[in-house]
Amino acid sequence: MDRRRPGATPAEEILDAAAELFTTRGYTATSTRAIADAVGLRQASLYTHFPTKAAILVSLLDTTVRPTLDRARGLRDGSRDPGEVLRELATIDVEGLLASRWNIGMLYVLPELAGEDFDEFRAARSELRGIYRELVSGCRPDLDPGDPVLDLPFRVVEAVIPHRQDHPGVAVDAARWAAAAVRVIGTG
Amino acid sequence: MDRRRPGATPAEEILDAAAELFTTRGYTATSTRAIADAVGLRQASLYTHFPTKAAILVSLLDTTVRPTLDRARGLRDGSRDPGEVLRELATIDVEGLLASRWNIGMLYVLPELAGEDFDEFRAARSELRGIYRELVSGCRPDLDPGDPVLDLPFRVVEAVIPHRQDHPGVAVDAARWAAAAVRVIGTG
DNA sequence: ATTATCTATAGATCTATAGATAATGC
DNA sequence: ATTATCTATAGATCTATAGATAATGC
Repeated sequence: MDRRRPGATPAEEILDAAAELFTTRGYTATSTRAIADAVGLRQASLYTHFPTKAAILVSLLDTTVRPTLDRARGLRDGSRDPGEVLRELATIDVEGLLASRWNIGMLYVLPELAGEDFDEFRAARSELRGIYRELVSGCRPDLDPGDPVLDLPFRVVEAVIPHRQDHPGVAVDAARWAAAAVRVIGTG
Repeated sequence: MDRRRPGATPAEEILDAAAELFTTRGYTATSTRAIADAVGLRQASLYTHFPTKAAILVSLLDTTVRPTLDRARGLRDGSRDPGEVLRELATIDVEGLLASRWNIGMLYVLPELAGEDFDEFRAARSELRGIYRELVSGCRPDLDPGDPVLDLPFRVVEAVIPHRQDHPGVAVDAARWAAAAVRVIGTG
């Protein structure tokens, strides 16, 4: 067994290979054979560890969005200054998007995620977006509930994904990026 | 011939169908058969109008990025206030991303664009990003050439793509979005 | 005995081409 | 005569399953 991938278990090796291939070539364009080759397994052997190809992507999405969502839920105590909480959430979120070896946030925008296999991920991401909106609303009570500005900090945070794509290897200061995500809402 | 798609010619009908399917399902996940079915043609008949499947996507990308890039080049006269030009470019760009029937900007982030069939598009988009950077540099001469803030207005402009994805049918004020894209760079 | 891996393959696609037929324009 | 469309198909995939074999743990 020559292990070609980081990971304590075969399942983790598969996830690492899939993360690279899905983010750089796309989901449908990556065959299960390509994943297996990258790990050093036969194509059929993937199915010992995951029931379907979609389950591999679901696992990647879940491990990426869950930690940030858990932190975001924990920040909603209401007693703190919403601007301060917003900045902290943005920093955590940017750090999460920069932490992984592969640019895992690229998975968020795969058109294939429209399928029902990925309902749970879409719901989690929508909840996270809702927490951002509430915090922005606390900073800018003058805004209508439908105002696009409510989504802007979330968008600026996630813009670190294409930024990382266009500038691979360039260090990003998460706190500065988060400051921009707060600044974008203006002062009313 | 029952035409099922808008467009003066079969090629335009094919582009309209491909735009819908590529943006909602993805490039590799959309078969040439699915495109043909949406148009009301047989699968093989697409090849009368386009030499390959990739050529359909290239055509869509080109018609989307070209008009904005041409406008951006025209704005670089140097005598005007860079903040004012930046705001104007951002407005034009946001309007362009909102104008098409389908959310065509979704095509920009398809992982399949890493392939060499799409070199020309990537170069055009990179040039547009460079024009944004120059304008931001004019507004914030204190920033280092590698500072991520230089890219932020471009990122905020393009964030209208996921926004439109998450809020289909909701009107966006291009001028207000552009104002946020300028605001995000701060005052130094 | 159980688990992970393998070989082999079913069955369903996929893109693109070959060549026939119908429609259009001189 | 030229063009657009069609039918048919080549050749190459793709995902997932069946069943054999090797490795591991009691």
